[in-house]
Amino acid sequence: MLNLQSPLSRKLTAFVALSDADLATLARFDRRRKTFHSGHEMIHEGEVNASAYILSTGWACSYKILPDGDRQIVDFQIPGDFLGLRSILFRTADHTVEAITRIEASEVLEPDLLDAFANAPRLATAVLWAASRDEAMVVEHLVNLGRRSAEERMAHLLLELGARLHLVGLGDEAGFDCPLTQYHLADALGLSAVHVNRVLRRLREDGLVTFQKGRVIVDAPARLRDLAGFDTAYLDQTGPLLR
Amino acid sequence: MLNLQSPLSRKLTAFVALSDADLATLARFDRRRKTFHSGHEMIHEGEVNASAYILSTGWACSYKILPDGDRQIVDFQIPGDFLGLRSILFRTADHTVEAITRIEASEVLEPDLLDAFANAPRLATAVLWAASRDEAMVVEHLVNLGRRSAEERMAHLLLELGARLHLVGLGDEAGFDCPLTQYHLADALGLSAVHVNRVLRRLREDGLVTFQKGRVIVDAPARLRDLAGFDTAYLDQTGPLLR
DNA sequence: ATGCAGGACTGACGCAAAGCAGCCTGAGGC
DNA sequence: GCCTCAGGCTGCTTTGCGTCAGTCCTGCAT
Repeated sequence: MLNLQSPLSRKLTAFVALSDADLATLARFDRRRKTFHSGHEMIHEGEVNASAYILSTGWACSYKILPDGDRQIVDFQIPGDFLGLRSILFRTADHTVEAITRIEASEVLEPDLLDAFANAPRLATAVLWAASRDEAMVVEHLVNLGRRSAEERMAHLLLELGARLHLVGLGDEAGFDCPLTQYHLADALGLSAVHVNRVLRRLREDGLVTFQKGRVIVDAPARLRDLAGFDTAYLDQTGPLLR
Repeated sequence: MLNLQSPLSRKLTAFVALSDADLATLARFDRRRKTFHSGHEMIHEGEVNASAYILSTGWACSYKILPDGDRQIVDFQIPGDFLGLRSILFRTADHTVEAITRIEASEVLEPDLLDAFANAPRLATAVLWAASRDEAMVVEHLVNLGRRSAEERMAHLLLELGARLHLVGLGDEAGFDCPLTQYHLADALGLSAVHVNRVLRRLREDGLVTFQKGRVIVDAPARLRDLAGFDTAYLDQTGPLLR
């Protein structure tokens, strides 16, 4: 029986209708299950022939370290996300991926992926689409850093996380569980941890969002979206492009 | 005769060995030549069923506009670059692309691209690789905005442009022609135009780079790379992954 | 030749965010 | 019980960058 319920196949079929053969190829990805403990570096920048992973449970983050030791988090990965694709395509990883919580994931090796592309061409198109969605998110983060104030950035990040978690069935209208520390937020938003703290306080005092004890509660969704200029368009799962 | 010299096929074959049939499919992309005058918006954010383009001559930039009118330039496109891929994959464009100079480009329509993927599977893989290289650049820009000072950002941008132009045979060791205004730089680097001017002056006075009258001259390449923490890895054209 | 617009350039001033320095709390470890 | 350490939190000082408010130069249209 084909595993129609795997997070990745659910994500990919949203874009490209896949044949049973395609799905069978995909299902093979789900066989190499691995577990990582919190803090483990799943992929190191500069590593050659790294694997990619499909996240089943837990959170991760991908980042780059600058010569002076500063770190810039590029994105967070939540269940259902593909991670490390570029480290396969480029042979050597251009970023690091670290487990934030305990993680369960399926390992995808380079030959698996390349074979899949050769034998199941529609898969390549589907993965292209998934990669493009990731790029759209990175672009949104870029706009965030370039042109929004600290409060706006924070609001945007929290809304995005909420929306993404909602898409995979985690969290609800009111809020979501969030294992990130203020250091994570700072490194993602290009702020200092101290300033993150002040920003969170202001948002809380203004009755917009509350982030405390590992839980984010959106107190005033409409006002928060307004502040952040948040538009879900870039996250939308539009219908299949290829039938 | 197949057009082996088209900029796109040169770029894609660097990664994936393409068959004659693949190349013939690709060559079809080069037939719909178009010209745009400086300032023309080739793709509008929100536009549905926009085309993509392959740039032959001239410069473009892709950007997003925020509700308050601010603009964030995500990347500049130079000859050989693919632009607007996401506007095809997502049906509706998530960013705007504007011609900076007069432009000559080949139009790629949605059906062309999807047919190509269906009939020439290796092409999809090749385009995935090209899209991933673009993503790697956007990630680098993200790091730039998040964790580098104004001078470092500027140095990084100018070095990147120089390196990219060099890869397609434009410019030389000493410098390159650059049609960007200080407003373009400001919108790409998340700075004000006024501050861009100050930064350029300081870099010039420190004998690092000179950007004047449409030409960038790198006065002290080593010191400039050092300042920017510039590492060409993310631009490298590594050998074919799929043979 | 005159007016005008776009782009480069400058100085004065104010603010948002960084840096520094330190305190408080809770969870583990011994 | 005490110690340590990570993470959250706060006040004060400093600074990088934006904003405002211009000037100057060049090319173009009238």
